[in-house]
Amino acid sequence: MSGDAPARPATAPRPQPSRAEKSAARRAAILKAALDEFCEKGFAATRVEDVAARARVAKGTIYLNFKDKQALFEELIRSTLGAHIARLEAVRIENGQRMRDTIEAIGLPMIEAARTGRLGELMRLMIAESGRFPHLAEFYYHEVLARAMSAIRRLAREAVREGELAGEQLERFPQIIGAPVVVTLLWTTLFDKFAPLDSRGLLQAYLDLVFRQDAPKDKHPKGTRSGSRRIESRPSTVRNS
Amino acid sequence: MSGDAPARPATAPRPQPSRAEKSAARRAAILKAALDEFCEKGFAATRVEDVAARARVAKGTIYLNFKDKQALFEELIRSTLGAHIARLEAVRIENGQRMRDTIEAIGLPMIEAARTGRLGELMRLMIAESGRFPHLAEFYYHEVLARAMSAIRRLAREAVREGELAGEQLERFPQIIGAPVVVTLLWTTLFDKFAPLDSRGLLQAYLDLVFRQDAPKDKHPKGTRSGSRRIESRPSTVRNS
Amino acid sequence: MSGDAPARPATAPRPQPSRAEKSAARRAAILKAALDEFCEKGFAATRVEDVAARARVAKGTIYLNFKDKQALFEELIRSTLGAHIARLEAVRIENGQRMRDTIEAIGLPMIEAARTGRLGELMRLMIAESGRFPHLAEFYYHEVLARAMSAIRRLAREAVREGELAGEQLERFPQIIGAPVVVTLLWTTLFDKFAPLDSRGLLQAYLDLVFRQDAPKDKHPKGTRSGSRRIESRPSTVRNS
Amino acid sequence: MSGDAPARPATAPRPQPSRAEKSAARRAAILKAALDEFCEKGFAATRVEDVAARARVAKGTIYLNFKDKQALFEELIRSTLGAHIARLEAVRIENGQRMRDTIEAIGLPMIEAARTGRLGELMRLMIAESGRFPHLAEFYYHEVLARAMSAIRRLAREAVREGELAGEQLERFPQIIGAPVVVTLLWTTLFDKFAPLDSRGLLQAYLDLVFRQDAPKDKHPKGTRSGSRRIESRPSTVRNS
DNA sequence: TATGAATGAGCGTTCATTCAT
DNA sequence: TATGAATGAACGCTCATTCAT
Repeated sequence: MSGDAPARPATAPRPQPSRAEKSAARRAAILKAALDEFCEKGFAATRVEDVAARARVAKGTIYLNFKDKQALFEELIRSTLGAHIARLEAVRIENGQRMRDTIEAIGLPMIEAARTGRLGELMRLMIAESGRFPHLAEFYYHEVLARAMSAIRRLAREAVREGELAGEQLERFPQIIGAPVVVTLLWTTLFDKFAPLDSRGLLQAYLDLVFRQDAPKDKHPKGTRSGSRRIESRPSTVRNS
Repeated sequence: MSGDAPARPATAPRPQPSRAEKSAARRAAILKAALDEFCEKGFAATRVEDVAARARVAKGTIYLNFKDKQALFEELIRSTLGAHIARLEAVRIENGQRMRDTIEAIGLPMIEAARTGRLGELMRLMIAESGRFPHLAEFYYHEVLARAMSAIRRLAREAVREGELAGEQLERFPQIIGAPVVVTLLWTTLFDKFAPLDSRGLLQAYLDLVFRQDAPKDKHPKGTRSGSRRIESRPSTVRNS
Repeated sequence: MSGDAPARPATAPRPQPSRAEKSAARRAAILKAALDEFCEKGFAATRVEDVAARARVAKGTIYLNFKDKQALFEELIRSTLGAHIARLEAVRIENGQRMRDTIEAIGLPMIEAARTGRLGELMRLMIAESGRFPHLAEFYYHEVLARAMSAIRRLAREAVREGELAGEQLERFPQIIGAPVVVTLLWTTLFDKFAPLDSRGLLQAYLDLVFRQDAPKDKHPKGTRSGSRRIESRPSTVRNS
Repeated sequence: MSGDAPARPATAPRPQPSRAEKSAARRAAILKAALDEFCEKGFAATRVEDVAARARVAKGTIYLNFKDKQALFEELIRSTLGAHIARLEAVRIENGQRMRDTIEAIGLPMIEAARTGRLGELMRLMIAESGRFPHLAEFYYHEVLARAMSAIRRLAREAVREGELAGEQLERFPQIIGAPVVVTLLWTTLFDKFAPLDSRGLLQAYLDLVFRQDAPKDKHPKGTRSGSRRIESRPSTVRNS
């Protein structure tokens, strides 16, 4: 509102955060705290007061940034999903790259995000609360799923033409590609404490099954491709900025 | 309500349900109502009063049968899962039946149960609330998943030996078998209104991919196996009592 | 709900109030408490919890009887006004009774009600809150004022014909009749502690002024009618059942 | 808003308001905004933030001028009443002027002020909030009512002596003189939308009734005095500076 | 045993007031 | 001096649970 900061020497390492910066930091802290709380307890069982305490702000401060608890929740989902979408969209597919590698390049970071971040719990949250927030499901469908499905369809068509795939199953049911990631995410979140899962291994194994060459064309001689290979070892064909 | 008790012929075999029977019926009605309500709204957002109304009993009656709301919820999950487990355990595998057919014989009814019954929503409920009820997740893991996983492992080992499967992926990651059902259940519940999914078709396509014969050994001549084939047409090899 | 009480000996002096009776008593207690609290503090400054405490019930009990604070307030106004309207409507005007006596017969009890009851404060409440509850003002206008105005008009027309009144002022502005009562009610409520007002005296004096006979017909020889005469001394011409 | 300060001739006297002037203007703006807001919503329902917005100042600025919301309210009443009192006291009564004309000369502007200004709403405010601010009622009584009552008494005594009034009613109950104005003000504020009231007509009719000559002494020949005569047409006998 | 009126702890939200800028 | 973001006490309302009938 009071506009751009008045002539500040560019060299000085900003001794104090400006008011706007502190406000933005507060907002971010609230969203972060809300993510934690909502993930742990779900929408209804989360107390706004707890979010505030976790964000180290007063209860009222939340209402300066969000209309109400529901708006906080939806904004949270939107911004967090937005970050993931941005990451996905930054994945660049090299010309001639095999579909398997593309899927791997997308799936492995997601699996990683489930362990290190909150992707798995975010998914749980969507599943849990979409009944009460139907337009979140709609938002998710249009912003994420529909796009992902059509991208997979395109890849699958190409893969069939190139001989990487034999049948049209993936073109008809692109959901099949998402299945192992979904299952991995959920397992990680819900059952890892009882039976830890080698998520990357699962994804590799799955891809080995699905992209098994029907008629080996020997472009890439690799016989029995093991699930233990790491994507990090082949970063050249995929760029995730 | 329990009203009139007219002249009852002593000979007639139980013209009225006994007190114990009526009590059991009430309890069942409460559980049924609770299933509906919890599935629709989740644990926190479900009001005990609504469960009571749906079960056509007074609010207090619920507390005669269950210690509190949480006990009702857990008992509900336990009993409903129990029913599903019982159904699964009744599936008998014929000697020499192919793994693919067995999986189909289990998966298709589950898909069906998601459409006609509450299986999909029960799954959503588990996913949604397991954060708040960790020992439900534990119960589910031990009673359902662990058993299912080891059964799948056994089947997979056999299938490898029989030549139906080429690699050990399914033995190492039996979760892969569950993935299409999970994805189907979730999609049906969350996104069917935006993009209806042919669940059976998806399952068939998925199995076609995973169980595709690498080098057709022609043990079972079956040409192009289409996803539209119905399991009902081959009930002889599987019995679900 | 559980219907009529089962055969109770008519002679027994009802040892215990029935559930319905207790419920009705509670509701009445809440309305009474609400009247007191709202009169003392106005709508906004009244705490539901204080109403509950004053009525000796729990906070939640209020919401069993009234949808929310506003409904309680409106119901309160309605029922209290209703009682006053009923009292007014029970005033019977004898044939041939003079207008002055009729007005006196209506005004004096209202003045009395302001001292012993809550009529003055109710009026204050209406004035104070009708901005926020416009349909209360509408209700009051239609249920009370419009009827009163037309009744006064009728009386005034008659009084002119009978020679009790000389001009048509009261027919054109029946509000003039209400003025002294309104002023008395307000003064009593607001300023009596600084300068006590002889309300009855004021009404009498006012009527002496307005109904002064222009051309004395000597029906009732009363020269200078003093304001100190009490209505109680002439109850025969007016019946207030 | 007070924006641009273009080339201004140095000779112009007071090119910019001094700091003290700006401060006083701010204070006045706040009081004006507070009057509007409090009149519209009452004390409790008025938000300090709304007052600030209406006065075009920041919320904090209000607290630089007034200790708290209550101080703002009381100061508002005091200053607004003060203005009205000053106006009333400026009314000069000509020697020999009839009481009726004096009352008219005071009453008509008040009625006017209710329509064009905030007098009616101010009155409603006093009535509404005097319960919570008892010393406002006291202030009002001492500063306004007591003085007005004694002035009326004096006029009435004189009028009796002069033969304009026959009885002592107005001397004993000067409130009777205020009644039509009070009733008019309230009716205008509360019920005008249902039944518009000719306030001036009412006042004239009222005075016609009260000051009707019992035995026309023909000092001032005025035949049928109509309520439609305007005070503006006889400004000579009254001066309201 | 079944009922549902009554309870009161608990939560979402508002808003008067403060204070760092 | 003026600002408005931040605070946190306060209040309306809900609903799980109890208990008199």
